Amino acid sequence: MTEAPENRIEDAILDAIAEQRLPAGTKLGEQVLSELFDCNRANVRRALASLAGQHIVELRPNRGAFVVTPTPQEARDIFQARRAIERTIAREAAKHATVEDIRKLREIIEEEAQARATARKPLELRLSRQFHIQLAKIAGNHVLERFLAELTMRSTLILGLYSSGGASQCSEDEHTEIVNALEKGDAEALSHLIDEHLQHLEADLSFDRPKQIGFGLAQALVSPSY
Amino acid sequence: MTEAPENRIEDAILDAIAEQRLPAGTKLGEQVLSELFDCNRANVRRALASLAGQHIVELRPNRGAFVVTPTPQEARDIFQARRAIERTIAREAAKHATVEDIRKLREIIEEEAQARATARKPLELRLSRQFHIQLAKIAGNHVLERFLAELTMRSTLILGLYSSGGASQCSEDEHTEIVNALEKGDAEALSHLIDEHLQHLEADLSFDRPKQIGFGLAQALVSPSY
DNA sequence: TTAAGTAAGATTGTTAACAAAAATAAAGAA
DNA sequence: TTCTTTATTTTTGTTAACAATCTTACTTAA
Repeated sequence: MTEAPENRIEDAILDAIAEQRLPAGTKLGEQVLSELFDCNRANVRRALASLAGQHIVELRPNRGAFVVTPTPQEARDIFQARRAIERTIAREAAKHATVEDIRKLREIIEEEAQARATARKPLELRLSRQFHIQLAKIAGNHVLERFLAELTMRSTLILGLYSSGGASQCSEDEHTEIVNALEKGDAEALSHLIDEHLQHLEADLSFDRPKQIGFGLAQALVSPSY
Repeated sequence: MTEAPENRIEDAILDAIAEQRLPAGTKLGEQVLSELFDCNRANVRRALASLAGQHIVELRPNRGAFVVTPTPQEARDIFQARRAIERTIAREAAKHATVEDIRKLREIIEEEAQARATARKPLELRLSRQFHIQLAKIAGNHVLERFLAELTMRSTLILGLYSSGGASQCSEDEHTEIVNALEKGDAEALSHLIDEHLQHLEADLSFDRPKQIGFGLAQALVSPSY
């Protein structure tokens, strides 16, 4: 069975945001999307309504749908929410992690390192996000996993707007420390490491000058940059 | 300016769920809703898609939209998520609470007591939920507030399905204790009280025999029970 | 040159008709 | 009766045409 068109659209938009092919503020025109995904406007509108319900997309009446552009205040709220959620994810992951889970996390870190070494920033970002999502899957709480999926998606948009670029190597090293703590099963240390990791990510932001603000093309939706 | 029809529909459905007029599993037929809110089906579908994005409604292809029925596992995930989120809300609320905030919370508790005294369970439930939402507003984090709004909504459905009925008086007393700790500005005590309060709520559930499962009428949407 | 106003084009919003699928009711066989 | 099959009805899904709104380009006047 092939996937429903509105889900294909939704997933494609989410994937594109996760890899920074779709920057904050990009207009998501109905006709463009319906042609791109070969379906009618009704399905496009359904996908956009669902994304609006998840605060990934903003619907402006009579104007259309746009990728959200988080404000500095929203960025603070999002990182505070991530710390609340990921501390609990950390403690739960420590309870449930298997050797296979650990192996998979290290694999993601390895790919991250390679992406960074070859200067493939979008891939690196997707993998960094994947690392956090994977921890949530290990924790086994579907609700927290979904919340984190949304928050990391919006974090990617925030990084695109406000990142001052520094924290990349740092982030990777911290991921390694996190897996080590997980392997030891030290829930409290793990929780603390994750919390600090997120504080470091947030500290890397600078709200002086927003960088890329949405340009028009949704072509990025179908052509990955690597 | 009058509100857009899809928002009217969405809010009406959420209100009805918050007061247990719409139980888990209720079918939300498109024609019924479009007649009830005097709008076309397109608006109904948009509202339902948005609610589906918030996991309040489940869309089954070719079947229609239904109020979600949380499983016992989902109930556990939801309460764990609430504890993660509301602990942080508690600490933030302790930082920002004004005397006016305290007054308003006590007002809600008072109304709760009256609703309980006069055996108006749906109103009592709505107010109990309102208490937690109000704390989130005081904390001032819009993201956490929205997550909590969703979680308390689903908690109401869970109580409808699995509540063993006992925790009502207990819950009210704990709300009082919580406001007292907030007034003192004791963030850690407050966080701990909230955590215990949620554990008590969860402990009141019994997963033996689900009670009300969705019957058909969406008439409940427009006629409050008090 | 700049600004305001106007007209043309493009995009979103609304509506209705039709197609497809599922639920229901009815009829027949074991 | 009970189960299956078939026909009917209801509901969801799709499509296209039209209306309303916004955007853009152009013209005109200060």
